[in-house]
Parts: sequence; C-alpha cells; structure tokens
Amino acid sequence: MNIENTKAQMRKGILEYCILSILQNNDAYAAEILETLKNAKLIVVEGTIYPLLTRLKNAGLLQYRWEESTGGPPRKYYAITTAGKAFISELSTTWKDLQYAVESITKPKNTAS
Amino acid sequence: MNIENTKAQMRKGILEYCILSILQNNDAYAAEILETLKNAKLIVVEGTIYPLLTRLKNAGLLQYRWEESTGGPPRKYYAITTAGKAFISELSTTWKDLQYAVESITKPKNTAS
DNA sequence: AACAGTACCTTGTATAGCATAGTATATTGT
DNA sequence: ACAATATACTATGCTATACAAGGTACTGTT
Repeated sequence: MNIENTKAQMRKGILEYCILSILQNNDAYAAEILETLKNAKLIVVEGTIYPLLTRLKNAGLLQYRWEESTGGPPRKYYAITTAGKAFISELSTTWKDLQYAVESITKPKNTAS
Repeated sequence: MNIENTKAQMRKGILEYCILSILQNNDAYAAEILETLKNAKLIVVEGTIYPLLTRLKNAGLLQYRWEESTGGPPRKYYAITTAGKAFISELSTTWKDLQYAVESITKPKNTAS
C-alpha cells in the first residue's frame, strides 16, 4: 500500500484515453507517443505502450502504416479511425463523470455548518 | 474494448482515495460506504469493498470497532487513522497531478495558430 | 423451529500495466 | 563484406485491482 503503487493504479484505464487523444492531433509512432506522455508527467514504459497500441488497433480504433526512417528500422505510424474518434467522445464523458464523482466525494462536507 | 470495461478500469485506483475521504467525514460501516459511493454514481459492489477495507486496515490507514445494531448482526464501523489522514493528502496530490496530466494531453493543440 | 433480512467474508476469474528478454532493420567502422 | 551499435517493434511471465458468485453468522418474526 505504498503511494507509488497507488499512483500506478490510478494511471490505469486513462492511458487508452490519452493515447487516442494524442493521435487525434497528429499521427505518431510509439516512441513519439511515449515522449508526449512523459512530458505530461505520465510515466509509461515501452512494455506498456506497445501492447496497448496493438489492442487499440485490433479493436478498430486505430490503424497504422509503415514509414521509412532516416536512420534505423521503419516506423509504425498510428492514426485514429472514425470509430476511434467516436470512442474518444465516450471516454471524455466517462472521464468527466469520474472527476465529478470523485470531487463530490472528496469535498469535505459541512456536517453542522 | 467496450466502454463499460474501460469505465471499470478508470475507476480502479481511485476507490482507496474515495473510501478514505468518506471516512474522513464520518465513521461508517461497509453498507453505508457502499451507499455513499452509489449516490456519487460510482458503482461498486460488496465483493470489491470488503477486501479493500481489509487491505486499508492492514496497512494501518483504517481501524474498526464493533457496534451493535438495532436489528441484525453487529456492524464493523471503520474510522480513519492518523496514517490514513496523511495518506489522503498524498492521494489528493496524486489525483490532481493526474487530472492535470490528462487535461494537458487531451486538450487539442493549435498546431498552427 | 423455520424463515427472512442484514452484515460480513472468501474464492476464482479477467484485465491492465510492468519487467524483462528477444527479434528485426539500418547505419557505421574496419 | 562482416561485425557492432542504435532504433523500433514483439512476446512472455508477473502482480494487483475489481468483479462475480457463493458462503457464514446474527437478529427478529411467524
């Protein structure tokens, strides 16, 4: 029950939303997505993101194309699909509902103002 | 990859925070906590909350006392400990950081304003 | 004594993310 | 041409949380 573990648990479930959102702005390959998440202080590692991208692709929310790189192996550039865009709006609602629920619970109540 | 599953995933990790927050206001027993969560639209079931309460108790964040009921078996009233209060403030920070991170990622960027 | 209602507890399952190791491609140096 | 290095993608096993489902125990009513 340490704080780091709890942080990791809170992160779970929002990564899909974050990744889809990142791709809504620009197509990107795994390393770029990873970099964006890190810049936003969402620590994620390779072993997490690759399976997640595959899952989103298999669900039809993402698609990818191969692109040559100036150095090193070709890159898988992911792009969001129509279904993915629709899913984002659902996730956005879910996230807002969750934020509201947590706020209403954690806000201390005036038991006898 | 349906929305209900994703909702459940997002809920993960915030339940500890919510339960500790509820107990910060008043001592309560499991059924009361469950009711409060439901009122906030956080769907949780018995099988989730009992192990969680035990975990929080074993971590020293909660303590409990037995109290007689007017009808039915005695109730375990949980109360937050000093360590629990300290943990809440950490969770509060974590939650705010997470909200900020998600906001910065999901907010669409002006790629060429 | 049997039943219903309340409250608490336990076991098994699914899923997400992590750690780690492995595979494949392209460039660089000899 | 071959080996070494860097980049990018993939696969396997582990852990923790939440859920589903079933079980135990106590109290009051008929």
